[in-house]
Amino acid sequence: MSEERKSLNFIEQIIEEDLANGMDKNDLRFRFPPEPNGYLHIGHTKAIGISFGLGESYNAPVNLRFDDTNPAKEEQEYVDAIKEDVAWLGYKWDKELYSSDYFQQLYDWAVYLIKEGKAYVDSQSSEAMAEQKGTPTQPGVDGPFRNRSIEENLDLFERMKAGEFDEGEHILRAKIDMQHTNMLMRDPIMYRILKKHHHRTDDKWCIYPMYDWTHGESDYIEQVSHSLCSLEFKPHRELYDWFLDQIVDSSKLRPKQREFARLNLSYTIMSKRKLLKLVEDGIVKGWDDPRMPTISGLRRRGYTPYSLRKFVETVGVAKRDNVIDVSLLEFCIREDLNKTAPRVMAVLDPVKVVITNYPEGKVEWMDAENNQEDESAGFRKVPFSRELYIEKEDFKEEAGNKYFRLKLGGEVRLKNAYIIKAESVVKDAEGNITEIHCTYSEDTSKKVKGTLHWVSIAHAIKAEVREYDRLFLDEAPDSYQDKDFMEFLNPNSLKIVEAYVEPSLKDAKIGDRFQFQRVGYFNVDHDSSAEKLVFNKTVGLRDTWAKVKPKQNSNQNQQKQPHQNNRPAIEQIKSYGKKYDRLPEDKQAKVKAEIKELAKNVTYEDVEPLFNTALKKSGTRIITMITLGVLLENGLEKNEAIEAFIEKALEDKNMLLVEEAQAIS
RNA sequence: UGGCCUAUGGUGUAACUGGCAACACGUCUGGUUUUGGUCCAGAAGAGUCUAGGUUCGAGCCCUAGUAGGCCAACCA
Repeated sequence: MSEERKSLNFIEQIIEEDLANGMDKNDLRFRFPPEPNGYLHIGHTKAIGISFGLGESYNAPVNLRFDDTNPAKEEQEYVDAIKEDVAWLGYKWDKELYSSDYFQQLYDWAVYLIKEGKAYVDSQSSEAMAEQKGTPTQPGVDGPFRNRSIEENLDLFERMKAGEFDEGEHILRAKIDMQHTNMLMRDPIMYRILKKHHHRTDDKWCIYPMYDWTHGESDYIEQVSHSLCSLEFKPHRELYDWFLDQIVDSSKLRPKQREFARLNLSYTIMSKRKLLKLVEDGIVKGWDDPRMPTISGLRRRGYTPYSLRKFVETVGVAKRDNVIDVSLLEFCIREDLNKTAPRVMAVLDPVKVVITNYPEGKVEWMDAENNQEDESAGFRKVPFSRELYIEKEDFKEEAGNKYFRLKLGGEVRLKNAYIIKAESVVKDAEGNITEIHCTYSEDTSKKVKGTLHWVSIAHAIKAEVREYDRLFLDEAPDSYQDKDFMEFLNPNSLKIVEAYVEPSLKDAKIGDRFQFQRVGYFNVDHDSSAEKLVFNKTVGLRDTWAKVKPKQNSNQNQQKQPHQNNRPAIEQIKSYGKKYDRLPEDKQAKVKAEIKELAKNVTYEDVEPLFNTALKKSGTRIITMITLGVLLENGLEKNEAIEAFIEKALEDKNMLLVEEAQAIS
């Protein structure tokens, strides 16, 4: 076996380093810590893939820990849904745990912190506290309760726990530093009073720990070695470490928090709050609506666990903000389904074909291959008769020779059956084609360019097909500060059609996946019943023909407008420096004109530093020269530095540079 | 007038830790094909945000700048 050295992502590198530095491989342990306040989405799939993936590759346990410290938002329904989704993805957790399991321990530690003078009870309004906290650019100030005595703090905290106070009357804060540059270190809240029913601890507690106080300590209790989360928790790391410092026993493993960039998908949103709004406003039919980027939505849509795992594996792990193109997700599901989905024929937008030389009443049962990618898939029988449906868009009365579907006088192969020739059409009063009259030939060995799918009208089953389009028309609907994501909703994200499918589909069961040949991949929705088949379109087949024909739907590929260029003029000019002298002449002229335009917004102070650009960087020197020329034209006086810069340029080997220098000398 | 993080083809990630940029998606050619799918062969596309420095040598290191992101919930 040749060992392909697979490159490690930065988290794997950290782990390898830890191992190299003496960490025992048996001490590796991870966790996935969802809050049960919503459904998991494809973004979570990345987080799941990272932690559980690490668990698989290092053979280390991974806990599923519900971070349930806020009874106001959390529900058992979400716990169940999350467990189902993680299991469906194919991951096995070591222990199912809850932060609420640790409430007592957390409380005891909090008392300890108070005794150590590291925590205190504050009794102000949240507004007053917010004011004292300062802003990212201004330090905070100490509040009036910061130096309460330990005895008083102990007494108050115990009475908070006993339920003697109302919500908002008191809170427990860590005593760190109100002037700290990291706002999270400005005496963060550890406990608040919440007289709410908790889905697991019922009414036992009326004080609940905050995320920061809970998370690291829970990791420590579970002896998680690497606590991996998304980038927005980076500033929390300092506090995570501070809380651990207060209580760790140095003989035990100390967890490490590390952060990666979360996944963003184009044309969708990933915020649980916003997804909840879509559900609540009835924009979609629930968390598992097939248009939703939730795991349950994708599952219902027909995505496979394998395709999702492959997807998050392919996008990689790094620390910069990213937007993954949906086309990659689609590639992953097509790749999987191509190998596994049985092929069938279904007509979504029918037009009738009559084969005039085929005997009325005759039926032939043709052999049809179930999956040409899978030899073991075998064959099935498909009925053929005189009257068929084909897709409307597979016929044109007249068409050029790039169109190799059916046209009058033209021949085409019917998949698994005969070759037919279109002879004439029948139209209704409005001029719509109602029937295409064809003749067939039993010689199937002929070479014809096109092959069409079809169904026999007498045998076809009616089925409801739900076709989905992206939920939003903008590539990044929640990236605008001045516009609400709801403005970008795609009004046509769902299209329901009545289709005709081949009779073998009669017994298709909920969840079954098929390729409707030449159309796409579909699965049986759970709304389906014995009386009425319902299919979801998972994804269409790659369609190179669609690219050839003129685009009629312009909003499909609307130009993404660059998010406005905020770069200063001099920076834009500089960015041309490296390539300027490599540009073809016509391009060069264009760029030069642009530089001259930009140069109007440039000051002498901007260009001066460029005068000592290295001699070999002639491109940068040229663009500097052009810019300088504009400045001089607008009244700038030549000084010694300018003279020297021009003089040196005049002696250069680069003729372009010499020319520009001559122009202004 | 803050702190932290990030910057490599259109997109996402690599580059054996300093040796002239690779892979996947997408795009475009051509071939095969009873799916305009799959598969096969090939191509275009970045000189790594800018400048300076260290070095024989920098996408990787140092300095300064620029741009973007995160941080002011009794949310997680």
